[in-house]
Amino acid sequence: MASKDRILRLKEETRINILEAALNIVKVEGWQALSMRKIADAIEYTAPIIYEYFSNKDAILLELTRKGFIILSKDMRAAKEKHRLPEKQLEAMWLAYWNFAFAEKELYQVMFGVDVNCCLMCEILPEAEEPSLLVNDAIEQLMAPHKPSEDEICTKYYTFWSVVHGLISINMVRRNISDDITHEVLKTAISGIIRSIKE
Amino acid sequence: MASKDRILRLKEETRINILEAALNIVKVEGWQALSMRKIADAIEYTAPIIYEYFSNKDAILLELTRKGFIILSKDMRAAKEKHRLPEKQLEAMWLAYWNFAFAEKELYQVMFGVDVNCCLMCEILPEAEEPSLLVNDAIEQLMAPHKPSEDEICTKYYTFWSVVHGLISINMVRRNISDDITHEVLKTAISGIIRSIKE
DNA sequence: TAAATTATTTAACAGCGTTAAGCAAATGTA
DNA sequence: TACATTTGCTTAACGCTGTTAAATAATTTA
Repeated sequence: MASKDRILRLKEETRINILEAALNIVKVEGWQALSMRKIADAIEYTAPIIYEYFSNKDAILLELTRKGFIILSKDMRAAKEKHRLPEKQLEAMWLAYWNFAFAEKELYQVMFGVDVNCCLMCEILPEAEEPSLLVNDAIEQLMAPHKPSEDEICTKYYTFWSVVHGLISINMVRRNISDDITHEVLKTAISGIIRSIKE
Repeated sequence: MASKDRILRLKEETRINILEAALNIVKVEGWQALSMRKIADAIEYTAPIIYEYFSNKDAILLELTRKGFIILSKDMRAAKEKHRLPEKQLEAMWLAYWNFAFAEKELYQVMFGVDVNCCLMCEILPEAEEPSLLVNDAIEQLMAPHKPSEDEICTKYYTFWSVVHGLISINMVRRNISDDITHEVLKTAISGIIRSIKE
């Protein structure tokens, strides 16, 4: 019977609908607002139906994560193929990575556990400023011979912060990287930035 | 009446107890497991009492965030004061930052929105490997003259990833940084790493 | 001692993820 | 065609969440 096929196709379709609905809710209302009942509403079913397609909510997130990696891979592959020199390839690939993160912000968030707890941080927290002040002061001293602008100092500060924070959060989410390697990365990255400031 | 003072002191004490209980739960069971009722249990009250001290759950997280920044600031200040040369100060401060992140892992997580969605990622996701393969291939080519070891390539890869991911997540959590600066940081950081690989 | 205030709890609401039971429509079998 | 079985889907429920309002217990004030 060909109806078997048609039914299978319909099933596959609602599976896709579930994923699309989920991503859509997240795009409009954020990850916090995603619920099984809302997904069900969007696909015009009731919540328990979803469990016929995904064993639980995490399985939906995992599937979206997979979807994200597929897109990211494609983008980076395309970027790579546009160049022959490895240095150009690297630059193009990381730019593609960057662009993906903001073009598919929600996917990137679930892929790498970046949680935008904005409402929390937007409150006034004067204490949050001191670390940056401390560092900026040292950077300013270091760059003094170059007579740096405010922007240049700021730039160096974010470079430092990105390296360190990036390394930390990668370490926290992916526990399988050896401590030796991460520590070496940290040290060489920091001294690298310092060197780049001095010259 | 001195009893006024005593009561005020007691009130301050339970306020602290709430924060300590919250942090304790998080340390033992993770952020996901933190609930008002659990905090109440720990301080031997019922949940609504907490609302006399904090307007809602987010306010508790905000207070822990503040606490985190105070500790971080103290650590970085101490690190800075141990050196006179700004380059040494910078290195010491960022190491202090790094140490804080892992010594007070839970505080760091709430401060910077790093969510350890471990159970999700631990699943098998073969698609998650391709981006790293693409990049590693280019790094290997670039380093070919140096005859690099597997570890050296890996190290360079994590350096790239940290810079880019760090910059992205900082941008997502703190929306107030100008695009010009972040983009410049990205470009200079990438070319800096590429340069460091080549030499 | 009685009234007023304060401290604390119980009960409830609306929402969450998830599961089990029930119903209704479609399908297979005689 | 009539009955039995399977399928698709919903309703109801459990235990949890943050949060608020009402009720009660304890304490202070008059």
